[in-house]
Amino acid sequence: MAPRTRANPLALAVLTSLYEKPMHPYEISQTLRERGVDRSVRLNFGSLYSVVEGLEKRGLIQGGEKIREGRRPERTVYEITEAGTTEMTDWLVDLVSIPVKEYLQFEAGLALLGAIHPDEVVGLLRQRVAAMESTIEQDTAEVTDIIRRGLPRLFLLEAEYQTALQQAEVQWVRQLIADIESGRLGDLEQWRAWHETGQHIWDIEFDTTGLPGFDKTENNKGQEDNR
Amino acid sequence: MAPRTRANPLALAVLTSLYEKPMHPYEISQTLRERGVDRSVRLNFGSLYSVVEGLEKRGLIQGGEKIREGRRPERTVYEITEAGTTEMTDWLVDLVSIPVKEYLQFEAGLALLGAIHPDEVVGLLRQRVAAMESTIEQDTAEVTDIIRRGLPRLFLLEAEYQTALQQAEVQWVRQLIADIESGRLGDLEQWRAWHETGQHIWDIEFDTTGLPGFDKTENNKGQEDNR
DNA sequence: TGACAAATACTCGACTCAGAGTATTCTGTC
DNA sequence: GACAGAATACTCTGAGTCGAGTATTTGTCA
Repeated sequence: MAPRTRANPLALAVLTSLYEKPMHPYEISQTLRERGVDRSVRLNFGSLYSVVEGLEKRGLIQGGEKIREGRRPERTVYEITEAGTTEMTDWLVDLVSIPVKEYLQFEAGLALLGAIHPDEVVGLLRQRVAAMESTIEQDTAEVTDIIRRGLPRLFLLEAEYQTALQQAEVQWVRQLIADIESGRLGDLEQWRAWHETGQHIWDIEFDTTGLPGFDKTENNKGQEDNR
Repeated sequence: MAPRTRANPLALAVLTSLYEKPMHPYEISQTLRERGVDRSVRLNFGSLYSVVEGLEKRGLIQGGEKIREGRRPERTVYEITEAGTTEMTDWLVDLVSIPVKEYLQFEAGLALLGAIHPDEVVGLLRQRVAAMESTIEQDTAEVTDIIRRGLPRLFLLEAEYQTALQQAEVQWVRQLIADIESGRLGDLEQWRAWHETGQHIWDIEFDTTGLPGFDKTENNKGQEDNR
């Protein structure tokens, strides 16, 4: 019902909104949408209201007057506290300076790729590349348009960043496709055999037990993975 | 208590495990760890048991005998059903072929960057770059080591992918640092001014209302964002 | 002026996840 | 041979998330 930890970045977005001026939750949501923050931070009502509640419980924001206009539902206007301002800055500093491990859907797909028949894979990867390329094109078109209209680049950094990552992904996948087709990935035989005979490639090939860093450490440099 | 949707990739990992042979949940978790799948898929006990329960409820797996050895807690061995096999393949196909929007922590940080004083930002970005570079180095060292020991590259694709993305991020951040320092980002004045005077850069500069695609569409090409 | 869509402002309940806690058994070592 | 600690195999609780649902008001177009 409420974030005691720094799990949900929506809470941070709320803090930054209230840092500008006191607002009621719905107004916060509108502000975030107008500014396109919802492209980078998951925003939905259920979470918003519980996040706000949680922030209040932690003393980072304060609910003031409950105003009722006409017979609309009453609105509680919140303002940020000093503790809230501190927490906002600290959190933001950490977000920017400390990389955290993210669990991406595609990563999961890659890790489990063996369960698909190898002859299907290339086609699927091609589809992905095609989809991503059209997305990238649209996004960059939109961004240049918005910049032309005068929005400072500062507010489009996340879009730039996203595009950069997507381009890198496309390149990597293209390379992977090439490697599979040229046989440079190797092991296609065993992969196929596994699907046809039921022999487990894992058992045949290799055993990772005792490989330091292969099943424990890895990639937690930085902080404990948020959430 | 159970995933009716395709929210949690752990459920897919469970399906692929059971596709090889029937197992009880704890054994699944060990298998996944051995193979390093837990680097790409969030794995913890609470989730595992509810995910398994959910898969059974959906008829994708079947719990069989409850075995009790000695006086250890009893174990239920599950096997995958035909429906489960189908779902596994479909899901995996989608994961690989359809890109989905991911909400990254750093993206959130970038979107809210304005709330930090500009003079601090470069230092923070430098820290990030340093941390990432050491992670990348360690990871690639580990991967080459593992490959030398004979693990087929097929099972390290996610690691390669991760590294590729991290390198792209590092490059992008380096560029950003350069742009800020050379003044090419622009707007540093207003940014600073905002922090010192309390004037809202948003209100001064620009208004995004009515910009098509800036607050609604964007990046949902593909499917409804999982979860 | 009536009617229908969009905006306003939340509420609610069902689901989902995390991870500490529990109870037992094996393993190594001095 | 006895004791610590790792491994086995879960269970339980409560926090957190999602998004459809609700109820009013404002805009709009014929």
